[in-house]
Amino acid sequence: MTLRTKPGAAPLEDQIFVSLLKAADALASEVDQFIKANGLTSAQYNVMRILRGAGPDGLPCNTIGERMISRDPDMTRLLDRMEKRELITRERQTEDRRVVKARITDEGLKLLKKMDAPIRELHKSQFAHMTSARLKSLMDLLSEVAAHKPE
Amino acid sequence: MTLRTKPGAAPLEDQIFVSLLKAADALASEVDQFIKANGLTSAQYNVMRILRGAGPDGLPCNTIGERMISRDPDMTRLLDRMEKRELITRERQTEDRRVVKARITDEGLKLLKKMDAPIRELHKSQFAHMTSARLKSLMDLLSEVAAHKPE
DNA sequence: TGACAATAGTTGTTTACACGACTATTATGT
DNA sequence: ACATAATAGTCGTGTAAACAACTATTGTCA
Repeated sequence: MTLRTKPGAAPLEDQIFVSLLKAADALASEVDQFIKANGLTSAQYNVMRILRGAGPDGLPCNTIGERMISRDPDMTRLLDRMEKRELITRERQTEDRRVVKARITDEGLKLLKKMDAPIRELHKSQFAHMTSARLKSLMDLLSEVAAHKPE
Repeated sequence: MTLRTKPGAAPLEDQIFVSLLKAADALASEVDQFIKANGLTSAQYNVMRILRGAGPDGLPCNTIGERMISRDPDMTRLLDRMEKRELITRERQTEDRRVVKARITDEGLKLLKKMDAPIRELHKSQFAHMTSARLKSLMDLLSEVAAHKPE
């Protein structure tokens, strides 16, 4: 009887799955703390960064969803809350009246800008114990993981 | 003026952060689908695996929390729902009457066992496009990431 | 040994998530 | 041109998440 792995030892794929999720959760939790301290949820912060990246033209709701880290199944009310706080504006298009485009407000931009440096510093500190070569390697492997498409 | 990175290009740490979270989300979503099809949430599934690993002695609630992939801030009601469905039992200890130990039931074990093989196959398929050497490398780097402790 | 701190869980309450059904508008195919 | 499908977003509803305040029990040390 030949075994590739010790009986009882989890297969490498399982270990990676768990480690990846735990690492993501640990890193995200730290950032969340900071984001929450600024009165945002991570989903809201994510949307604002996407809208800033999109520029003054704004983006349709579903495109925002596609670009988010973890897709929100209820974009409408996520944007509702952000609009109420004047972080974004929404406007139904005239060319295609099905589409509603969202844009970030000046107030939203200001809040984002305030958070930029601390977030960058936090990310740097999270990986400060790793060499640059190891980080490049990790980035490379994560891209390879992402190449897997479900279905 | 010397720049380490192109202006406008996100620092490597930021890219890794986003890639790690996106990868984790994509992988977890696939598994979640299967877990939900079996009537569980991923938190419930996670708790059940932890309790199976703990054996017949069970575990105190807070220890379960520590071992979870993403710590649930409301263990009591998570376990409430699982107890109601007879996936686990709970019993207050007599030595230390503050402690409530949870154990997995036979029904819970049966459900877990039914899911074992499909989950393992799913994980294998998620990483099937990567060589074993690359996977080892990834596991190694993820352990290194986890070495960072906040605060 | 008695006050105070620490630990383990529970509960109240507000808010957000998640699933699906629904409306409106535009594209398609015969 | 018209029925049908596809797309974009909204809304109703039950459930769960999140945060804090609370009870009960045990540990600490002055």
